[in-house]
Amino acid sequence: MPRANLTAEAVITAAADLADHDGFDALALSALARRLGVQTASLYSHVRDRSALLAGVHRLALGELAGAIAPAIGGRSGREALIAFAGAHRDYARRFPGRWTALQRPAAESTVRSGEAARLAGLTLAMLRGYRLPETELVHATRLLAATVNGFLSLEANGSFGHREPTADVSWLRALDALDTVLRSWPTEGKPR
Amino acid sequence: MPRANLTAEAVITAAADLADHDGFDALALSALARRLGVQTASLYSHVRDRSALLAGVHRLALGELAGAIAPAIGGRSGREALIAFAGAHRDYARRFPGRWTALQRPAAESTVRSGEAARLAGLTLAMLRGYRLPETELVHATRLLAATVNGFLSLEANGSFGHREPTADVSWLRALDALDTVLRSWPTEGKPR
DNA sequence: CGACAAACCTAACGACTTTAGGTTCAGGCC
DNA sequence: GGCCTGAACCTAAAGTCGTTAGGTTTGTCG
Repeated sequence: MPRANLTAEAVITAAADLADHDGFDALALSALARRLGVQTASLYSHVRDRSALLAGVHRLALGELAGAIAPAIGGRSGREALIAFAGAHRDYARRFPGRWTALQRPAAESTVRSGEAARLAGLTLAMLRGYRLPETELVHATRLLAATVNGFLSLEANGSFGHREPTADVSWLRALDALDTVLRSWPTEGKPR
Repeated sequence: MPRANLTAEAVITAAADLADHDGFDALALSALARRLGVQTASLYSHVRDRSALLAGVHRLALGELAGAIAPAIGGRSGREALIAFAGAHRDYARRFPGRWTALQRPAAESTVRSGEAARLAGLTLAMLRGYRLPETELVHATRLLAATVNGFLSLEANGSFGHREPTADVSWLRALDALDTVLRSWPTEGKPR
């Protein structure tokens, strides 16, 4: 077996692929080493420890997700942008379930301050701008949006919606309609009666 | 050391307490056995294996959550019931973070068909009835509700909202307002323009 | 050519899950 | 009381993981 000639990036990408293929819980250093044709201990040359590997996957996914969102919402605004934004999330969660699960875990401090995180936050704000919310309400709208999209996709990913009729697809459309409605008529002051 | 005289229920409850106290990831059979003053292998008399233990905690939490929701929404309807329903979720997630995390994992087949799951589903439907949605829309509303509440609490639990100003409390109120608005004006047919 | 750093290895430890088989204890029955 | 039976608990052992320590190979650059 020739040298694998790994780098930190290659290890993290392979870890993400493994998580997608065998499930996030199967993301073990030993399994990863096997797949890379290398001894487990050798991975420590590229990654500090297991938690750093998970953080790496988290950050990788963050960047990839931002990379998928950007072209999707480009040139659109309002409802169309919202649908594209959420759709990019859903596509990503389906195509990369392991990476998606990694995203659901608490982010490391370094990840929070990473460029990838900033980019995703920027894209979210860019999308929300179309709704012309008051500046002070942007945070709340962002949180509601994140909660709804992530919540829906997490429930869908772990089978909470079963495979019952009607399809989750219809519920997804309803959820996006609801978000659009809420964002368009966001309370501007005090509590509307 | 006298006999512990454990039962399956006692083991599962202790596991839930351990998860709340030390974090869900620290929920190991060995740690549980230590806490119970028993050898690890002895736990296998009460629990099939680790995954069954997690399933047990999941189901326990499901029942407890339903038990907290029922009195909260009793006698209320509409917006008030919604706030009580969601509030019970939030209280539970904060008081029992380990149990809450267990709830976020895929449910075992047996859990899906359990009475606890049915009870929680029933309470959710009971709460939603106050909004008098068309029968065929109930599923979609349930899913949106679950997505938003679970999504918000998961993000809050893993620190995604940071400890930044403004407080998540305000965002929580906004989210509930949004849900109430959406449920009150749920599209009854076709897509409203 | 020779040094140096990065990539990789073997060996070992401790923690964990799980199985197999043996021991203790309490309650019911003759 | 003596005994049987099942539940509760134990020891022992195998196998997987994560992690550290220290040694070996390999490519590159002066």
